[in-house]
Amino acid sequence: MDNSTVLAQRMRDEILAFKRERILEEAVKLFYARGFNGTTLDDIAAELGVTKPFIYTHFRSKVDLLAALCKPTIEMSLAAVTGASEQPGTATERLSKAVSGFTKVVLQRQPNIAIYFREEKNLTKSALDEINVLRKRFDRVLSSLLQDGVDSGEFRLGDVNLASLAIGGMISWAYTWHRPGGRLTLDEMGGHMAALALQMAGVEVVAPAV
Amino acid sequence: MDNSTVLAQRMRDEILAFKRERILEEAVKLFYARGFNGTTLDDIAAELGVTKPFIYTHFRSKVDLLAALCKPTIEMSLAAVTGASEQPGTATERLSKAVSGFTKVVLQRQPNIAIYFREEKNLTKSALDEINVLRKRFDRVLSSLLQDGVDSGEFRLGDVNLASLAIGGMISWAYTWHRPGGRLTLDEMGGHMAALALQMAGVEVVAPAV
DNA sequence: GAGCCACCACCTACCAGTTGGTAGGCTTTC
DNA sequence: GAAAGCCTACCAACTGGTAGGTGGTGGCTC
Repeated sequence: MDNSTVLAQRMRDEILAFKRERILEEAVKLFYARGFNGTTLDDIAAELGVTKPFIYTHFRSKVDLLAALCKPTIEMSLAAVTGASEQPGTATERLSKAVSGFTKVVLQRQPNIAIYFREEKNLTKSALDEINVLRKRFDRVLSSLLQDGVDSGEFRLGDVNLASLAIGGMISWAYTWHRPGGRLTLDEMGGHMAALALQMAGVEVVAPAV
Repeated sequence: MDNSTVLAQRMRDEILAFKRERILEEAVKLFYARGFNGTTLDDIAAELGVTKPFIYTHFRSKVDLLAALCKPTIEMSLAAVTGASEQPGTATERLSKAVSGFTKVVLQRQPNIAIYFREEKNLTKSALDEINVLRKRFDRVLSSLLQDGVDSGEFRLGDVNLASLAIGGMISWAYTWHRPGGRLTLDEMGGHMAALALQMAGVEVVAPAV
C-alpha cells in the first residue's frame, strides 16, 4: 500500500466519521424536540437531505443510533467527576470541581442528557447494561469523594450515599429547566451549583453570596 | 326520581369510578415498566381481562389516559409544597415540611412521576399547558419560601431561583433511584431530604447527623 | 308477576395509516 | 470494469381507533 493510498484511506475514514457525526447531530435535535418515537428515520434523513438507507450505512438500527448518542454523554459525565475527584487537593476543592464540571457537561450536552433519561426504555438491554456500569461508577466516585470530606472533617453529612444522589440529582435535573443563552454563562452556572453543593455538604466557609 | 333510583345512580357512578381507577392502575404499571410507546392498549386490556373498547368507554384516547395519570400527581406535588408553605412557622420549619412532604409524594407516586417526565412529549399541547401552569406555581411557591428565609436571615443563598430549582431537582430525581422497600421508610427519607435542603439553604443549626 | 322492550356494557372483527427495515438498481469514481 | 455509495420502491408488522353486533339487566305495560 503506497503513501497516497494510505492518505486516501484516512480521508475516507474522516469523511465517514463526519457523516456519522452529522447524522447524530440531526438525530439529537429531532429526538430532543419530538421524542424518539415521534421522530422517524425518514424525518432525520429528510433533514439531512438524504434518504433512509443512507442512515443504515452508518448505524445498524434506530435503537443503535439512540445508544450512540447516549453513551458518550454519560461517559463525559463520569469523566468530569472522576477527573476532579482524582486531582490533588482537599475534598472541598475536589467536590467543587466535580460539581462544576458535571454541571457544565449537563448543560452543554443538555439534549443528549434529556434524550437518555427520557428514552432509556427504548435502549437494548446490552446498551443499558453498559451505561448502568458507568452510572454505578459515577455514584461510587461521588460517594467516596463525599466520604473523604466527612473523614477529613470538611463535610458534615448524615448519609453519604443519599447526599451523593441528592447532588447528582440537583445537577442532572438542570436538563429540564436550563435555557441556553440565559442570563448565566456555563461557568457561572457551574460555580453556583458548586456553591450549593458545598453548602449542602455542610462546608463551614462558603463563598459570599453572589 | 325516587330514593332507590338515586342510590342506584350513585352506585353506578362508584362502579364507573372504580373501573376507571383499575384502568389507570394497570396503565401506570405497564407504562412505567415498558414505556408509553412500548405499551399497547391491548396489553393494558389483556392485563385487566377485558378488551380495548372497554378502555375507550372510560378514556377518549391513549394520550388522554396518559394525561389522566400525570396531572393529579403534579397537583399532589404542588399541594404538598403549597400546604407547607402556607402554614404558620419560620421559613426553616416550613421549608422542612415542604421538602419532606414533596419527597413523600415523589416516592409514593414514583411511577406516575417517572412516566410524566419520560413521556411529556406524548402529551397534547393543552394537557401540557395545564401541567406547566402547576409547575410554574410550584417553582414560585418554593422560591418565595426561600426568599422569606433569606429575608428573615434564616437562609444564606446567592440565587434564590437557582436554589429552588436545585432543591426541586434533588427531590424529583428520587424517581430514578428510589427502590420501594429499601432500607429507609418514607418518613425517614423525607427527613433526610429536608435536612439536606436546610443545610443547602445555609441554615446555621442543623439536626445532628443521623 | 309474566312478558316485552329498550338500553347499556362490552366484545368480535376489522381497518388504515405509519414506519422500521431491505432488495435491487443506478451512478460515479478510481 | 468493478466496487462503493446512495436512491427508488417496496414490504410487512404493528396498533390506535371504530363499527356493528350480542347478551344480559332493569323497567314498564298489561
